[in-house]
Amino acid sequence: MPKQSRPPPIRNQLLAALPSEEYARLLPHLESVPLPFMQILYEGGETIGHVYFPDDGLISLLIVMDDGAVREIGIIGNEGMFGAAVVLGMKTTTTRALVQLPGSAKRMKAAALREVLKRGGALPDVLRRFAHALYTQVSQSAACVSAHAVDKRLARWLLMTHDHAPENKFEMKHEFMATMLGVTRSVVTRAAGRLQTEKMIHYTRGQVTVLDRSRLEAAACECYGVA
Amino acid sequence: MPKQSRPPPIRNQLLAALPSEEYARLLPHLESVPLPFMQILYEGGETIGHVYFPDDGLISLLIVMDDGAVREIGIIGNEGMFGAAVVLGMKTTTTRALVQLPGSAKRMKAAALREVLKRGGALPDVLRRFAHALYTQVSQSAACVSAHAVDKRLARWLLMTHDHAPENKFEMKHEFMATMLGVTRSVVTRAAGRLQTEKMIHYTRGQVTVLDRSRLEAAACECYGVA
DNA sequence: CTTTATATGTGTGCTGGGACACAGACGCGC
DNA sequence: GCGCGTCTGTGTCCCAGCACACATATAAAG
Repeated sequence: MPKQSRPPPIRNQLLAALPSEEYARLLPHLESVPLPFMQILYEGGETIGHVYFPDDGLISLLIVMDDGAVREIGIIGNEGMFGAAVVLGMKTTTTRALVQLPGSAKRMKAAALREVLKRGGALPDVLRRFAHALYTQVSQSAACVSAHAVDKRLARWLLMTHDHAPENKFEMKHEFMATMLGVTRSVVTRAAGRLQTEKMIHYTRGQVTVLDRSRLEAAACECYGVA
Repeated sequence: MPKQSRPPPIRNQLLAALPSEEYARLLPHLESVPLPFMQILYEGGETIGHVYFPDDGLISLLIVMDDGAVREIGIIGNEGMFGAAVVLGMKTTTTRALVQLPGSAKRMKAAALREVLKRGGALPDVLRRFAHALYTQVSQSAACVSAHAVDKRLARWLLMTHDHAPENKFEMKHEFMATMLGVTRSVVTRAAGRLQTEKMIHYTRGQVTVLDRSRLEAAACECYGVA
């Protein structure tokens, strides 16, 4: 007799928060997709075709300025979703969505989500609360970037990334961190050098390893933890 | 025979966007209140007792850091509401809400809003879309503050304030502008001095007058207009 | 008309981060 | 195991904004 297969655990926390019968109704609409490293899911201004519920990995939300400069305004991991704009009744995204840590996600057509939301249940509540959490995160980032020095912001950013990484080690170049923090590469090299000297992190050629989380937390600004 | 009194125009744009019978149902819940200059409607973390739909004036949303430093992350005028968090299912606000330009508003108990939202109609859509607009504004501010110099940001900020002012002249001190922009007062004095030298604005003792909007727009960063 | 509090103007030195340049250093492909 | 491309380390100069100090100017109160 074949072994009864148990359903796989639901790794996305928004989906996991749904009553099981509601999740079951959603399931036919969900499609598993990989989140390949550095993939751009959407550019700012594009119509949202699918919303994404990450199982793991990390999606970064970026604003692209007229001159091409880029700033990170928020991140989304398995605790959230990309496509909150759809929940709020919009069709397009205002930000670029970039895969910062590879992983996988369940995705769903935006149109299907709109339909399902109309039926009520727990889903609208859950997703609206997430939209608010994202708003809070972005607010805090806005204040943080003008109030805190790069050293603290880098520590915070590494912690947030680490929170979504499967191991202590993950792929991350100085150049990329510089873009995310809105500073130049040499500034990151210097700041990261200080963290490495203090043995909080270690890195070689695009591989960052978090060595001492607690000290890194002490080095980060208060904004870590608000999210 | 007494003249038939026509209903006053609805100056808040969210309320004005509602079908008239839906607005009529809302009306019993709405209470007119003044928005006195510099009043703090709510502190960050407080439970939202009332949501506010400004008729005119301007409400500034502020994040207060652990060390007491303050940063403006968004503004709300007659195009919006304070209390979007309630629309998203939350009970508290994460930001301080401060009256930056005096005016008046219609306010409504948060509990009443929750009830009315349950009934459906146009209101949930309208308010959700505003929540998204606010999110967009905050995102843009987050990117702006790290990407643009004070001169441009000051010009942008003055324009946004002017958009909600009844006249070209409004009360506004350098010290206050400095707090909103997250810089020191002397930086504002110098930046504002440049704008005054260029005859875009004029000010004396807390009274700012916008003299030349179009040149001020040219001096502002691209972020003006995104909202 | 004088006083006083508030608001603005300005000078000086300091520092974080920007811009740019170039020097290792490691990994990978041939 | 040599060469080349990609990352990282560092140096140098510069400037915006900070900290702080103090000088004025104007309104409002007496």
